[in-house]
Amino acid sequence: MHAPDDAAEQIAALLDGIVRRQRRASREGFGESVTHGQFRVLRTLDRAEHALRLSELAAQLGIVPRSATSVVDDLEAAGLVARQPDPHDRRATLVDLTPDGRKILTTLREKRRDVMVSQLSRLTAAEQQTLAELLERLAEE
Amino acid sequence: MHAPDDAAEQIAALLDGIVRRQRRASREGFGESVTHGQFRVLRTLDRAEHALRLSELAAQLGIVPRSATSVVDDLEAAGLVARQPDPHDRRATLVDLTPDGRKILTTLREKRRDVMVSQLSRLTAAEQQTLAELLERLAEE
DNA sequence: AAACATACTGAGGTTACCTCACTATGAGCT
DNA sequence: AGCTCATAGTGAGGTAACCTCAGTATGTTT
Repeated sequence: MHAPDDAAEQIAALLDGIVRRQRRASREGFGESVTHGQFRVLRTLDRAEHALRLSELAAQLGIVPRSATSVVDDLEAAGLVARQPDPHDRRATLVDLTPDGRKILTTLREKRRDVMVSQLSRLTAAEQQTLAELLERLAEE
Repeated sequence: MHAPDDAAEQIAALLDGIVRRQRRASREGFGESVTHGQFRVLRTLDRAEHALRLSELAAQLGIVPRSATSVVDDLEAAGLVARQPDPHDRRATLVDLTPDGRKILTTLREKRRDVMVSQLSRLTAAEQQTLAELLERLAEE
């Protein structure tokens, strides 16, 4: 009856299902090394190309600062990121990747890519391109 | 350099971000009434159009039976689903929506649709259609 | 100097899952 | 009928990824 409504419901469910499966596959692929949440932190720090304040990191991840503290705790314990005081503001902490963190991120990206590829191979390169563009528009904030 | 690889990484990240935001919005929209996991159960039972064994329900949700037990416990306590013994197999339990469950599902779908619509409105109807098709192919078992 | 805002973190809670071990029941074999 | 093996659900206990609320340390404004 109402085509747009149905599309919305359907797209929501599809996105949900795809991400669910992808996450599970990633978890198996990542093994013990790093969780999905930790991966997100590594990726964000890498993209930033410089140390981030913990609160800025949290903002980019879309989580509250308190939650970032915990993930950073674990990553720091694993030696994948390092905290250092912000020289301009003694309240703040800067977080950055360590060389080990950078190294593991590369590996994880490859694993994650492998996971995606098996699903994505059902689409042609052109369709993948289209999909990426549409998703980008959706993701725009 | 390797276009398909990049597309895979990018699509993975985009999907992740979109679902993340959508989930959060849903949670706020749903309020206290029903969690996302519970919504998934209601939706699955509705789609099945008849009572499902708990193990069958779990299979359709892509979770282990033990996890389904807990969600069904909560939904049953809320009066949104009902358990009844399977007349053909005394080991099994059949789970079905109650009238209340059906009623709330309609409301939730509307709320969820509202959430999606604000994002989806960035795409034309034709683009939404394309997106739905591509996602369907991705989601195919 | 007081009042207020900001940066992080301790304590404790929730959701959505998981595994492992157990009981009850069914199915197949001899 | 009796044994073995598989299947259906659940109790107990654990994890990841979040959250809120309250507290301390520091910066900013008046």
